[in-house]
Amino acid sequence: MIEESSLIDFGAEKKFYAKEEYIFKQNQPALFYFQIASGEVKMNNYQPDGKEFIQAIFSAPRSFGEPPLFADIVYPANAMATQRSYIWRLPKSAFYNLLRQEPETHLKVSQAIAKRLHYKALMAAELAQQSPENRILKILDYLKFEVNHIVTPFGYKTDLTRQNIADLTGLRVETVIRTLKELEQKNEVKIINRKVYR
Amino acid sequence: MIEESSLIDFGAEKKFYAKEEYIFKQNQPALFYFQIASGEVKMNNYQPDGKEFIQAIFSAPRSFGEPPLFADIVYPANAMATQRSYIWRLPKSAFYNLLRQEPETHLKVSQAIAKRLHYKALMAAELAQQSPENRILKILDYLKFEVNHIVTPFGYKTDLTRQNIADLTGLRVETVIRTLKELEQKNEVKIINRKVYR
DNA sequence: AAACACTTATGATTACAGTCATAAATTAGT
DNA sequence: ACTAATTTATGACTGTAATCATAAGTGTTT
Repeated sequence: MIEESSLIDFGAEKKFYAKEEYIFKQNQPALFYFQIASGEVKMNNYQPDGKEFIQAIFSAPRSFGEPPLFADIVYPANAMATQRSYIWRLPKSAFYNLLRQEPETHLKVSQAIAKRLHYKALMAAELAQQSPENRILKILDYLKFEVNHIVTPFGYKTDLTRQNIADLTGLRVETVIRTLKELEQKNEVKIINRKVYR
Repeated sequence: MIEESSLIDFGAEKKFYAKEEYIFKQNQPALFYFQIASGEVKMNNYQPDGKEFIQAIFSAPRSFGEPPLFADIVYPANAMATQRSYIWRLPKSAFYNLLRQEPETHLKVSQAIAKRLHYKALMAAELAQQSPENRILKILDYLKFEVNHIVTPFGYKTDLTRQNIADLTGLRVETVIRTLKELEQKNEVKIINRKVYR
């Protein structure tokens, strides 16, 4: 996450995206550094059968889509605003200038990518194994501890829908609904009028 | 990947690891930057049921295990030498000095992490969906195109065993064996005396 | 207030990867 | 050269998540 003052100094513009509007699409090369000023962004893929896979959901002040700025690769997923959002957009060349002139900022960017990679590695291990219970708990725990920094039991109320959880874990809605009920039986989550607490 | 001259300048040592020797273990904090001089390293997790999941397999001159050097996180997986290997080991503080004094090297490191994240995102989308065929082809194509830069049809002969593929994709050996045969029927791979070509 | 869309829910059935058992072929170790 | 270990292979059976069908509850829009 880069300071707004730096973003402004190097010529970033704050651009508005309507709900459901694409910020970039899979397989495109990167032209900008993006950082959320307000709103929410999801990165996703669509499988051959049309099923959605959500890579991640980001909110302010997080950046996203950096990898193709560094390496000669294309976006591995789409990015779409899930709500009306304002997003800082800094052209690639200006981004490079910024990194060169502000080594500490470069470190922060590296840090952000490192965290993302860490999350992906954790999730990959969970996705590879079969158990729906573990997949779902991993996502909830990640959001609880790593993103929201909550430690009290059942202190985290998720705003993900069952369908969201399904799309994040690669499961089906029905399976998520059923597994959440089993997890409630096992006292791993609480469900209070349809809201999931972890 | 950092130049050996830089590594030496900043006090790295080239350490020997025997086959099967651990370089670091899951949940440990990072103390060193690692870069393979020779040999091969795999990063893996063990599931609750003892099943192995291979996060990645690296060979010279690649670096690995950088994320916890940048962010306040622990290793998400174990790293183990799969063969007798020599590995450059640079203490964290020296690594930071190097990044500060050689911005171009910092960029290269960012690039390496970016590529890894890209691969993880691609694989996550495949792992989340069910089809064994796609999981296997994704791994093979990644190794063919991204790692070995081969473009000719069936020009890539993998040295992964069926078990390796199973551990990389989260499938079972039997499923990999059967799926590979189906893929051969569909002319997606060739199998010439047990070796898989893609 | 009505209409519509979305989310949660449940039951029945199916498909398919996992599991288990066993063995042949190949490679590595002494 | 012989033994042991690993890798590849196949068949039979099982378990479980996906699929399909249907509906109730909740929220949003006009």
